[in-house]
Amino acid sequence: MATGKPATIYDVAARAKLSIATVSRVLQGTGPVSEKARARVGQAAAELNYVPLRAARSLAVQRHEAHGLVLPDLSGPFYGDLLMGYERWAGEHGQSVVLTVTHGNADPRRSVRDLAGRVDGIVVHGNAIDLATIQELRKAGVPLVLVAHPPVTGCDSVRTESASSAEQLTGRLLDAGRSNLVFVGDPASSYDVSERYRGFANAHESRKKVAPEPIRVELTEEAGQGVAATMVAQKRGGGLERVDGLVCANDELALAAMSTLRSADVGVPDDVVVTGWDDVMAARYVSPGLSTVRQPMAELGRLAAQRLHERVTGERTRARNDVLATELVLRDSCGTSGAMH
Amino acid sequence: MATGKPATIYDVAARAKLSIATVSRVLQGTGPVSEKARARVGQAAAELNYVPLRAARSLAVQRHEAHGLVLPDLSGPFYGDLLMGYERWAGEHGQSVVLTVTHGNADPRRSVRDLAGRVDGIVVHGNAIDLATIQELRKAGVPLVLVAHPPVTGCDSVRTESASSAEQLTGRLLDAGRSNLVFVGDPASSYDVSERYRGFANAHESRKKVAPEPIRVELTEEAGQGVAATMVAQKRGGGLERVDGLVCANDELALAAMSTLRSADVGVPDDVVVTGWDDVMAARYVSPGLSTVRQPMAELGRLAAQRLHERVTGERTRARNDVLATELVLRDSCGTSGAMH
DNA sequence: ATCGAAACTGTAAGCGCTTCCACTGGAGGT
DNA sequence: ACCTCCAGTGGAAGCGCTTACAGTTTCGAT
Repeated sequence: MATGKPATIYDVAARAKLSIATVSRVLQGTGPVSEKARARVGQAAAELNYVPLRAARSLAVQRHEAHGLVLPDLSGPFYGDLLMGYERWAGEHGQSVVLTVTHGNADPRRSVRDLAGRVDGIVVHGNAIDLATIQELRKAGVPLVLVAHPPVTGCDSVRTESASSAEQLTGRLLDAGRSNLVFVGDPASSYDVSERYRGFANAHESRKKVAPEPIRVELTEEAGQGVAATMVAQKRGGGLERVDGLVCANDELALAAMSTLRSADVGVPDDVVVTGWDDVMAARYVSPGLSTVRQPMAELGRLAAQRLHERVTGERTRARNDVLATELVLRDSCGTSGAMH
Repeated sequence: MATGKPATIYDVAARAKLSIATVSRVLQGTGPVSEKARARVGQAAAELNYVPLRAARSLAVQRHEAHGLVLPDLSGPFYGDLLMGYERWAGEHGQSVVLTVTHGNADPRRSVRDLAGRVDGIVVHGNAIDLATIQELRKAGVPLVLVAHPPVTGCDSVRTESASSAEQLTGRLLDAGRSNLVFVGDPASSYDVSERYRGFANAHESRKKVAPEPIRVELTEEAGQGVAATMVAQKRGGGLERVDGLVCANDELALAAMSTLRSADVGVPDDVVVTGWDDVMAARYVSPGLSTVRQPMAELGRLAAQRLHERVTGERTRARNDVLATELVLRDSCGTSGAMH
């Protein structure tokens, strides 16, 4: 039981009185092997507590059987679900998942290159690294799948639908009589957010209205609180800001804004309607319930894994760009919940 | 630019008109190398878009420079934060993170063994795999760090303090006059939960009271809703159940219970106080705010990574068992928020 | 019995990298 | 001028595994 050096395939072979070739065949289930050999190897491996060294196998088979996943961040339930969907699919298909988080990473470029050396392909979330790095990986011949990123020639991409849900949501508010909506969140912060703003703008245009400029803030609770506080101050000051609705780029913004408004006695949804994006848990526990848009994150992860695998195995060579449908979740914060349509 | 086979160190050496030994030295920054060589290698590598194959390096240096992380699940913000703290530390110390999720995994044992073949050591969350598998890994000589798991001989462990915070929280409720508290959540579901119940029980004992049996349910929103619904029904039926407080094993349970109670016109905190655990985002947006206990998850992850690394490098051989302090977060749902003490 | 094929097993050549060792040539000391 | 020393470099031996290829049995068919 004393553990010196970990056992190698040679140790197993010696103990089973067979060649390493046969041991390998037994362990991988390849090639013809007698029952006797199978049994002997099994026992020897168990006795020695043998764990094959993957690096050696990777080197020999020229394959890592691993995927790289590059995410910007992991806060919120959000990326967790994505990751879970991913890991699940990968696990079921014998692929390990090597994770790299770029937010707060001193040298994301280096990290990602390093990652490229230990996996067969990489899935990159759009917010995680810049286009230059992506191109560099492409040139190095790394199979690549982009998540929530505008399509790049030669790369697959998967994302959730944004513009049309945003348009739908915004249209609904406009049609319910809200005429001074504003979009909260910086469209430049990510492709998804820019799409959401685009939908917001489209809804206005198709109704012959001019969409106001977005309020360019980060997608954080602090920002949401700040925006709401400013609104309150302007109202108090008798300013002419007659904003009657906040279409927020995510739930954090929306929740913080809503909470700030209400504690300043601004009625939600009566005075101001508020909507978010993501449908985090809090969205259904606050009152009024937060109207939001649900994205199939786990499914997105699953699909990304699958697309990458197809690329890695060469099963498919033409690039694909998938878009998953989202779901409007209407609750009381938008004032029209079940009411219309 | 046409990408045939990816470039190897031989290609770089040929292009730089140097030996692979020198190329390796340049790339790793080891050994003496002339400026000229350094420059030539740099250029050749860039031109060829060379990415070193980590498997080959791992094989040669007998080190993967990677950590395995085994988690039961990834739902909730919870494990996300843990993972983030972990990845952060690991990244800063040049270690990759290979993730394995066991919940819903067909053969966790196999997955974990496989994982063991590609990393230098593994961090396991207590709820992820059974003790037998852990022991097996130990025998195979894999450095191991346990998270939220009772100490195991020869393994390091890190966890957050549970019993005494639970005792404190419970004591507070008891001292505020609540006399029929119940603990919601199955202590058998994890070490942490068993500790929380232990604290709950201790608080009773030190006040010469008998702690009631816990309500053994899963730690889910559905269960929380179920428990609350049962309470409501019993009250309506005139049953003698005079429960005046729910000490829930996590926030999901607590939030669901609280929401269900209130929609049945049971006052929280007036009729029943409710507390949770984890301090999820929703806890501070619901009203009344949910009293809960905050755990330093990112810090826990960071520490786990560090402990594992110490083990892997041999920098430390004695096992350590760390316990991180938690923080009571008192909000209105427990009725005594800022009031006393 | 004899032969051929099928079933099994072993030998050995890599996979791409690190690193020990030996070697070279030029700088510095005598 | 000689020797020493060392910065700089290359040769070559692995690291542990897979797999083509060749060798050895074992059998059923002739």
